[in-house]
Amino acid sequence: MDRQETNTVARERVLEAAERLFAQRGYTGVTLRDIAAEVGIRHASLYHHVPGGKEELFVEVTERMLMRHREGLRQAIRDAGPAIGDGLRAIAAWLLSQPPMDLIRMTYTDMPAIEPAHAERLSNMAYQALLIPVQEVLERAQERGEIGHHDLGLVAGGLVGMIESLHSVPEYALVTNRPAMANELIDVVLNGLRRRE
Amino acid sequence: MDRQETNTVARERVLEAAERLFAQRGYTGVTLRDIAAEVGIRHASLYHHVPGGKEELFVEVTERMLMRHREGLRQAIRDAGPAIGDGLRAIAAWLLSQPPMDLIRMTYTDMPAIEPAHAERLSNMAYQALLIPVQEVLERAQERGEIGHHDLGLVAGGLVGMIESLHSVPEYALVTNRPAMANELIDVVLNGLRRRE
DNA sequence: ATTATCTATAGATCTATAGATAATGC
DNA sequence: ATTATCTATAGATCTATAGATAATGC
Repeated sequence: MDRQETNTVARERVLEAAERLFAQRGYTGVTLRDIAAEVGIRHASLYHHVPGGKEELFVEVTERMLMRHREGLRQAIRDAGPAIGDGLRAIAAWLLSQPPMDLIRMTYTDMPAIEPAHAERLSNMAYQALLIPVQEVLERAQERGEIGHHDLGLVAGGLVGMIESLHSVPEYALVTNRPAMANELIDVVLNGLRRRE
Repeated sequence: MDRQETNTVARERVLEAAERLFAQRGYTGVTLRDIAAEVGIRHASLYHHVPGGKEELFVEVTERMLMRHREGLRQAIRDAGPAIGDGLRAIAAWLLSQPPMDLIRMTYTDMPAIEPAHAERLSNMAYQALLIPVQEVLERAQERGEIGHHDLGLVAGGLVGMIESLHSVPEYALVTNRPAMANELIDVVLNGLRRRE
C-alpha cells in the first residue's frame, strides 16, 4: 500500500478534536498542544496521524467540515417542505446545530495565516458548501413565482450571515432558542418589516 | 502628575496600528512584533507607551474602536433622513466604511484569550455600541407605524450580522460596491422577498 | 531633563523531529 | 510485525523586562 495505514478510530478522535477547536477559536487561536490535550495524548503523537503538522491538520478538518455542511444543508433542504419558508427554516436549523461558520474570521484571520494555495481552495469550498445550496433554494422559489426578483447570490450571503450572527447572542440574552429566533428573522426577510395592510 | 506623560502623537501611531491589526486578524492572530513593525519600531518600545503589554493594548484599542462605532453610528443616524430606510442605509454605510466588526470572532476567539473581566466589559460595550443604536432606529420607526411588530433586538442583531457579512465577499465577487449591496439587502428586509402584488 | 527608542536577554511556549517504548493485531 | 504513543530536544518565536543610548523640549 502506498500510504502508511493508520488506525482509523484513533486518527478520527484527533480530527474531531481538531475540528471542534479550530471551528471555535480559529487557526491562530489553537495550538497543537490544545488539540493533543483534548484527545488525551502528547502533542508529538499528533504527527503520527497527520505528518504534515498544524497547517495540514487545519486544511483537512476544515475541508471535512465544509463537506459536512454541504451535505447537511442539502439533506435538510431535501427533507424540508417545498415552500420557501420550509427550505430556509431547515437551512437555519442545520446551521445552528453546528459550530459557528464564521466566514469573516475565515477570510481575515485564518486564511492569511496559511499558504495562499490552501487559502484559495478553502475559500472556494466555503462558498460552494454554504452559499450555493441556499441560493438554489431561492432560485427554485423564484421560478415558482414565490418570491420576487432579487440578486439571489447576494440574498443567500445575507441570509447566512444573518443566521450565523445568532451564534454570538450570549446565553443569558436568549429569549428563546436560536432556531426559533432564526425562524422569526426568516419571517421578516420573507414578508418585510413594513406593516402589511 | 500621577501618570507618566507620553508624547501623544507617538503613542497614537502605536494605537492606530494595533487597532488596525487587531480588528483585522484578532487577538491571537497578531503579535506585538507585527504591531511594532507596522509602526516602524522595535517591539520592546511598545511597552513604553503601553506598560500593560499585549492584553492592555488590545483592550484599550478595542474600547476605542467600539466607542468610535457608537459615535459613528449615532452621527450617521442623526444625519440621515427620518424614514426607516434612510436610517438603515446610513447604518450600513458606516459599518462598511470601517474594518469588519466580527462579533462571532470576538465572542469565540478573542474573548476566551483574555481575562474574563476584560472580556465581559468588551462584550457589553460591543452590544451597547453596535446593537442599541440600530435597535433605536427600529423602535422609532415602529412608534411612527412605519414597520410592524417584531422583536427589535433580534432584528437589530440580524441586520448587523447581515451587513457585516458583506465584508467577507471577495473583491472579485463584488458585482457593485458593498454599500450598494447593503442597500439591496435592506430593501429586501423592509419589503420582503415575496412578490408584492 | 524628559521622553522615546534601542540592544540584549530571560523565560515561556510553539511547531516539528528523532528515536525509544508500549499497545495491538495476526 | 505493525501501529500508537512517549520522552527528549532543537530551533523558532512570543511576551516581557532591564538598562543603555538617542531624540526632544525647555
